[in-house]
Amino acid sequence: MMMDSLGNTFTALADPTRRAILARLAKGSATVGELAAPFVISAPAISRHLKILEEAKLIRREVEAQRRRCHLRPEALKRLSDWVDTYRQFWSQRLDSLETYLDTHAQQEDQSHE
Amino acid sequence: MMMDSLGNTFTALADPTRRAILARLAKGSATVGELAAPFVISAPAISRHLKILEEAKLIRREVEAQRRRCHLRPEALKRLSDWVDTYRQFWSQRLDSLETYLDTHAQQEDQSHE
DNA sequence: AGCTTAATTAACGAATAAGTGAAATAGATG
DNA sequence: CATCTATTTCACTTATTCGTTAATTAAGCT
Repeated sequence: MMMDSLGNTFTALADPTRRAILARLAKGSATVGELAAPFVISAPAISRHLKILEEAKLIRREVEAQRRRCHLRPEALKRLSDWVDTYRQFWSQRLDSLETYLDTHAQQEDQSHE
Repeated sequence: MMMDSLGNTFTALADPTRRAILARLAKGSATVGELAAPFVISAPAISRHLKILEEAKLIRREVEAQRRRCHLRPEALKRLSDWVDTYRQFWSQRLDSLETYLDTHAQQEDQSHE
């Protein structure tokens, strides 16, 4: 998938392990080992997840002796928020275009699971 | 990738073709043929993209004779917005935790391209 | 009925993603 | 210096994704 910046962000966030890592980092920085601990998967697997998050600029790594301390980077999330905001009108009630009206009504359709 | 609802949303949005389709639908509903027109890729390819968007509940399809009219569905985008908002503190200046302070400073690092 | 239009499904190939264990790298320590 | 610890890179496997063309389904039109 030849990807643009936003694409990289979405791809990075598509994986639940990576979102869990971000959620952990939201509580404060952590080393790779600390981040890996809660997961069953191998260290190399975590390392690749971190690389993907880093390439998406969602985290940064700081050298700390032989450890790598990871920090959440907010800019990419800000960009994501901005992108989503371009669609805000579609779920905020006060809009009254026909499209929005129809879409709102379609909510009855199938919101069974999740 | 065994996926949750949010994962499905992110996966759907990772593809630039699918984001372009959503952007088109933001301007109003369109049939599959109308959506396919601007793209070089084949009709089956578009059909699969639409299926993925539909499964992610980002669009819905309405039968209209032999056409299928597609509409943007805002709920999934709302959920996405809510998720991103849980990280809002990390880019909004008024927060003053050490983490946020450090992350903000890291912005000098590499914001060359994009 | 037979043809056209609209869209999907089927079958397949190439590229990518996510995992593994083994080896390599780099810094810390006895 | 030899070893331990932390993390990454390598080589490989398996599954998924995205595209293709050909065939199928379904509705409309003459």
